[in-house]
Amino acid sequence: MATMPGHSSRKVTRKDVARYAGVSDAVVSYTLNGGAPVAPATADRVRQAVRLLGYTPNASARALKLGSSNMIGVIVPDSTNPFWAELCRSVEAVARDKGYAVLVLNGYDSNALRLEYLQTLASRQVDGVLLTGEIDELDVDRFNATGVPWAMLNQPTTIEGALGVGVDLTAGARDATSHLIGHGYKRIAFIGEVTDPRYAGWLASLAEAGLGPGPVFDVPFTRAGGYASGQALAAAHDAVDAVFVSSDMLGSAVLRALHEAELAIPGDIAVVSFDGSPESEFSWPSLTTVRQPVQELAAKAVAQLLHREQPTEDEHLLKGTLILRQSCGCP
Amino acid sequence: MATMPGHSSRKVTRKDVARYAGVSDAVVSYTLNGGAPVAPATADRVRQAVRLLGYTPNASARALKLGSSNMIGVIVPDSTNPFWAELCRSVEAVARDKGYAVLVLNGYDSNALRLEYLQTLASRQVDGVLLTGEIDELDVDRFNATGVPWAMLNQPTTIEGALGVGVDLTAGARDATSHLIGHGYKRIAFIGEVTDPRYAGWLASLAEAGLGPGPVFDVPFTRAGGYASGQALAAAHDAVDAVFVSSDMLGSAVLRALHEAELAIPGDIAVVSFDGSPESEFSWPSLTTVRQPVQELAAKAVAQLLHREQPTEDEHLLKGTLILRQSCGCP
DNA sequence: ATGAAAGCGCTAACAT
DNA sequence: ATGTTAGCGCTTTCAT
Repeated sequence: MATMPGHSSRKVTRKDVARYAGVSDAVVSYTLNGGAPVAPATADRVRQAVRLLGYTPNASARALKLGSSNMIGVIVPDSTNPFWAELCRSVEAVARDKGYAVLVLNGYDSNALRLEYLQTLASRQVDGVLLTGEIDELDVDRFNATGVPWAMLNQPTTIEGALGVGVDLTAGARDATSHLIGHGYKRIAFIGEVTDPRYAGWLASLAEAGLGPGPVFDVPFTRAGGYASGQALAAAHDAVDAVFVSSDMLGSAVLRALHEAELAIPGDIAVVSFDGSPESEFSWPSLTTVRQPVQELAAKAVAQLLHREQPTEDEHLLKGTLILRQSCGCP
Repeated sequence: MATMPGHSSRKVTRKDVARYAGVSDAVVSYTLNGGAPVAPATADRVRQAVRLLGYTPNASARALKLGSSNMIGVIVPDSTNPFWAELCRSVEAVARDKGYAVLVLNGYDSNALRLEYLQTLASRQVDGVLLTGEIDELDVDRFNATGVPWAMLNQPTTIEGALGVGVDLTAGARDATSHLIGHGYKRIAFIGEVTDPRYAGWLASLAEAGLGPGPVFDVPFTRAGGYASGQALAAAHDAVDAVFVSSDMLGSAVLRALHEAELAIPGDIAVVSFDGSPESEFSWPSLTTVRQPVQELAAKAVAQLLHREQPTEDEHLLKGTLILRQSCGCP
């Protein structure tokens, strides 16, 4: 018989189950959580009652008693960005596997919002919060003041007293740029944020090869930014034969701008980008890109967050892997 | 002074605040939640104490007492899909605005998972769950059995006893296809799932114009599916001058396959797609697409979910809007 | 192996 | 305007 949606007949509590099974409240707990030995026959009766009554434990009560909600929070700049979206989904999967639910909040790169959300999450008794973006010592203190355990999700822990994992963006960018150099390109541009570690990697690779830096297009991580930089790049294409782009999202917009300018890729300008998102595989041409180990990032961050263990040197700095596709000139 | 991350000095409770401010527990509640009049001076003292002690209300306790967690759940097939990602973010924004937090779960189109997650969410005392995908009468009963209020997030409520909003996919597909017909194309293919309402819309538009249906490529909503169908389409391009694609994600992979086959877009094959995602704006060429009113969808779904009000006829079926760009042949 | 009971932090009805 | 208190549903110590 179909009742109205959401019209529960009344909450079934553990006490109802106990009464129905003819045992005390405690035994129900023991049966369900294994806190103490229970006679098989009794346990069966309890489980029977649970099923018949449609009992669902009240997580709020449990959280209140235990001081732990079995939830974690994740604050990302924008869960719509393919990279963050994938990271969030991975965190959700890892967390759910451990019995945790995930609260995702969009922080839009605002420090104030980030702190505000951290408070909210604190009040919701989350067992920890994963944070993204740049932080300084001041932030560390502020975050700690909330009393919630936290860790950085995409940043290695360079700062004293902060946990976190991250991908070695500098090394990734260096590898990608070096690959371009291996193809024989000599005038290699950069697209991305110059404050980002990838900029340093690009620069380092060039220096290693004794090449001077190509033009730099300092743009935010948005599609519009990518498109604009792509247009600028197209305008400057006489002085450029390849480009390192700091993300796939940027990269596909760059591709669009280059096509529009009727430039051949990789013929006129070769491209490598960063992230290894699904989008990069099906762009035209497919993007050679540095794949971030999203799963591993999520798994390690969650583990660190939940177990509060300081990672060893090589545990907190993961490596990206270069995926060779067409945009760089590989066959 | 920087304490260890997550090392709270001990939980400050409402009682601490009360003692510090020299009032009773109740007055703290009154001040914070406005449950009763409080003398201005007293209120100030309380707020002072809250600040000094760094007090954060315990949401678990509140949820237990009130029977409401101020959280909602959202179950989507895949939060990584740009459309769902945007929808989730919108839901998050709308919900947060009303003081609700959002738990996002990936259901991967599995009915079993969906039900399992609904249970989990029920036990977490969420105030409602937004669901996606196809449902039948049986599902309605099963969902209702969980006792959680729920509503469909992207599906109009055709089924008795179910709430929900949705976009008129059929009308959207019809509009898009008709636009193609307006351009003079006569052999228009379909890419997507034939069980999807968009298929009916495509068919209807063709019928209206007295045109026979072009080739149909029945593929799931994945990039790989889009790419494969694009290749098949390219192989059949002599018999086709345009195509309706059921999503942008599919659409950009189709574009890639067509480019690879050295077909001109829209010259050889014109394309319209569906969703209006950011990706569609920066593809090459930019995609003419039916923009789904994501914000509105999220806002209405949340409102319905929280207020349990049956929507009026035109409130539960929203309209998409055709965005004219280059892939259809518009200048 | 099972039961009784305290108490997690909060709200609200009731008393003052 | 403010204080007292019961109880939300659960876990767990301590008895039995």
